[in-house]
Amino acid sequence: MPSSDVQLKKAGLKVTSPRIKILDVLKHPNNQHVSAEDVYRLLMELGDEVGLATVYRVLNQFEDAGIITRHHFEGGRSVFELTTKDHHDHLVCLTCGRVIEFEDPIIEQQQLKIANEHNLKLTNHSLYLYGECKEPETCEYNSESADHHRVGI
Amino acid sequence: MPSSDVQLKKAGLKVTSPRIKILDVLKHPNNQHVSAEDVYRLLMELGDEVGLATVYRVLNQFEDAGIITRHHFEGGRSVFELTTKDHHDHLVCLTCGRVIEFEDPIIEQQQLKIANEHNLKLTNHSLYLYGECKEPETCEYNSESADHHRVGI
DNA sequence: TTAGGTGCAAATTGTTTGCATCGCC
DNA sequence: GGCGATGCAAACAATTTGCACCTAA
Repeated sequence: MPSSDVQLKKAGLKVTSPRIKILDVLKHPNNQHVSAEDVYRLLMELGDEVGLATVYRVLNQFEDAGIITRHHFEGGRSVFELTTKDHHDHLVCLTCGRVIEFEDPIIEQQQLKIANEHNLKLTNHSLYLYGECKEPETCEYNSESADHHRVGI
Repeated sequence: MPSSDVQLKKAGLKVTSPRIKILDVLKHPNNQHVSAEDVYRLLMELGDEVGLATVYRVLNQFEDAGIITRHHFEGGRSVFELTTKDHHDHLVCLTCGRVIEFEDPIIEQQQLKIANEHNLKLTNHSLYLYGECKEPETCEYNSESADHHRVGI
């Protein structure tokens, strides 16, 4: 992963303290699917004073630059994650809020086929699977660390 | 399709004038993917005075009763359609806003398989494909009737 | 008659914007 | 020094809610 400085410059964005802080928050493994409010809250907890408006602005800029990807899970607000090389979709546990990423070539292939059949060029897509843990023991609901992965639903 | 009266009673909802009007709007073939504001606007155009708050309330009740299904296309607001017996997904043309419904058993099957592999019971899912018309001629962008199918994106 | 439904206006929530100030290059 | 970035507060858009009034059962 390139340093945040380099990444920002490459995106044509001036290297500023709020941008570095926000990017570093997004890079933390515990913060893979966070909303703008989440980012703001996490910064506050770190003692970093960044305006909420700046968080929204920077997230939009990062999205435009392709650094992060926006998702619309159920529940209205936008959720962001670092853009990965390979496309993946999401499985969300409605019990514990855990988000699992997966890739499925067969589904991807069918999507292209369907778009083709309707004479459309596929530009992007969103696939979210919502489920419940079959075995409560394996559910992160009671886990300490679960909070950090949770999506507000 | 049962009469709106019967449908409402079956859902445990008192049969009132706003509810009948809203349900009838939703049943019109031109209004398959409409937002709350769309429903409100369509009612105004028909000369039926129904409060916007009531439209939102009734749409939520219909969703709870399973009469309609809510979708979150890109762009924030919720879009509703009558619940159909068979599940289907959506292909949205970003050029003309047209919404195409499709069913794909292979994709459905893969989804179950994936949820299973992660030990989750699949409760529901959402799949939206976004594309652009390959041939402008077949695109409804310039079509008169297109308005009625359009989704605000 | 009465529990539930409606309309209006005000409150919420998530997000964007105007503007004066501030900080990289 | 200048132009872009930031913070704050105000503006917005979509949706929900409190409350007095109305209406179907």
